[in-house]
Amino acid sequence: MQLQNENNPYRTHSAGQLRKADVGEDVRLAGWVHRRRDHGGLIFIDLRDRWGITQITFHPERREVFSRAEQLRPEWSISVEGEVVLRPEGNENPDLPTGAIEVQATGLSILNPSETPPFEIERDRPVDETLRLKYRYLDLRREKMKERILLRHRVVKLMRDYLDERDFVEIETPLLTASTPEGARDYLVPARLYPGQFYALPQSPQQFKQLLMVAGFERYFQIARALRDEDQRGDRQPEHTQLDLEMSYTTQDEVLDLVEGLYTEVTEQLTDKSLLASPFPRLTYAEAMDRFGTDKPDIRFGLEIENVSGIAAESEFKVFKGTVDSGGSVRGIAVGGLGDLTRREIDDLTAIAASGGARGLAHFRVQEDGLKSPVAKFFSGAQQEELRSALGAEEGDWMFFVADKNPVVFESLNRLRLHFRDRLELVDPDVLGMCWVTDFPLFEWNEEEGRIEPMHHMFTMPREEDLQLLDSEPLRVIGQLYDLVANGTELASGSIRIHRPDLQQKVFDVIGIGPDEANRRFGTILTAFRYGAPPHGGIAPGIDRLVMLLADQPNIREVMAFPKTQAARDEMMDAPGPVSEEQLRELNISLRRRPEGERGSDPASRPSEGNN
RNA sequence: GGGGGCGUAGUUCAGUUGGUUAGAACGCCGGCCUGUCACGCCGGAGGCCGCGGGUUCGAGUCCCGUCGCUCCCGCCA
Repeated sequence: MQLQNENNPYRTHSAGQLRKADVGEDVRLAGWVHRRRDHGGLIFIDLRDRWGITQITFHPERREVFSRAEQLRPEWSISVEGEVVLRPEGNENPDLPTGAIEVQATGLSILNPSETPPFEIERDRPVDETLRLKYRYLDLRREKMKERILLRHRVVKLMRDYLDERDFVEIETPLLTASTPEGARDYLVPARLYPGQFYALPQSPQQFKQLLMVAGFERYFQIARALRDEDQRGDRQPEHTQLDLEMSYTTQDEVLDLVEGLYTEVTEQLTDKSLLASPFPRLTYAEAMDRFGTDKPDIRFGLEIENVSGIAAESEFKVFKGTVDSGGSVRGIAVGGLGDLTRREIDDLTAIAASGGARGLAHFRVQEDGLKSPVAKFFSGAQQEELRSALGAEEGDWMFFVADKNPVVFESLNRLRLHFRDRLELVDPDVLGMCWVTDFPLFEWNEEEGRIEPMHHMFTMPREEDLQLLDSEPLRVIGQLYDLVANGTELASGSIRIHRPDLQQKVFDVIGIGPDEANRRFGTILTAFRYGAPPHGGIAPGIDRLVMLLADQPNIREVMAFPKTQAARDEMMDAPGPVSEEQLRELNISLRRRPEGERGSDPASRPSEGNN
């Protein structure tokens, strides 16, 4: 960054821009004391601003300035005036872009001293995260956090430019809107003017963006906040940001190509990472489940799942045979490079499979003279060879099989597969394995509630050829749905939408929403569809997760400026908190129980005092 | 809602089988130091061992409870 303003009282240049060519210049720099090295008769200060670090020297010849420099401590905010000079021969710092020069101070303004920070800003060491969140404004001064927030900015900037070039319009949709009780729990906001009534904060701008298509904007996007009142995870926060976009008169292929181009530019222009495959492989949901056991496959490594139900049905092994006979399946993966496994290690692998629901894990070692396994005796020599070749296993490999209902088989083998990925270090962290998963079923059966539910959301257009199945066999209907998956995590999810009211009602019928209820809950969009709503579709890439992936961060909080804790608290602002009786009265709200303290009942356990 | 992990100077951690005075590094404070860049050297301050209860002659250490943080399952697109 080339700052250049002779009239700015604090600085004429940034702390990252001075070079050899600037020697002889009189400059002013402003920023924070990053480090000080006081040699008694000579003081070095590393001055830090957003753009870099410049070494300042204070010499005792300027007595007054020097004696003030002796007071300086880390994180004081200062402005320095001085001359850019070449560093003495042999004293250059090659690790610093400004390392050829230094500024010999002739003036020093202490703009604001700093208390000793609760943790060291200039050192990249782990610090308790609660403390970092409480003092986030100091945490953000640290190099790593700053870089992540800047990367995030670059990603969003590129997205805006990319879409603007393609004639997309950025339009804001409301934060205060109506509750849509299906899906996640809403955050609610009491409406002062309507006692007993509530706004909801949006889980996504879904209906608004569809209405913008009806309104004729054709191509819309928004860097949109989405809010869900659900429990946290390492990659989930109460509010997250998505690139919400929608297009009219479009097709699935058009949406996929658009987003693929965007992610390719992001990767190539903003990171040192490379794409595993371009164009991104496209897998149907059925294919993804069949090969990887999940609709979020990590395609960077093999260990693909093979179906051996045919062989299993012919075997004498009752567990296998019985499972296939009762409609389940037997599938397995072959794993090389494991060497010998102890009884204990096999138990651990069995536990991983069990976490996916499997009741057992059949294991075989491929040896020169056949398969070695406690259950090998149930398979003839020919069957053993069939199993081996079905999985493509070679001598020394292990084969693991799960027999159960399909969802259990898939989930168990998926977990094993990911376990081996990490254990055997099968992936290069600098490769992005992006792929599309398409053709999801439109509906799924909810076992607990005993009813049909939409797999994504209820505005998804069925595949043309499946329309006639809607009445007869809805669970076989495939939707025009697509997810972008990278390295086993979902980055984006979208669909072509329904744009005709009759078809929309037909889908509502399948999930048990009659015309009256449909009208009550979705009347606006159904009415809008009656006014020549165009065919349309879109997608919503998650920005936090993308930045996590690009910045190699396992936790979403590391790529957000002001995240909440796992318990959904804002440690810095101390939210949520109680409000005054007066505020409650205005909202016509009375509490059944007053909160005892701002949080919990154990004031002594609060992280720290002194927060006003 | 359920399960796992963690909680000891400002920070990151160590702390033996329960044993008497709880340590280290960094940071902080003071002194010395004119070419350092993780400056160096000397000295010093700093602890409700998260909180409450119990066992014990004795608890940082064992037990129970509780609070907080975190990871996972449920939940969630």
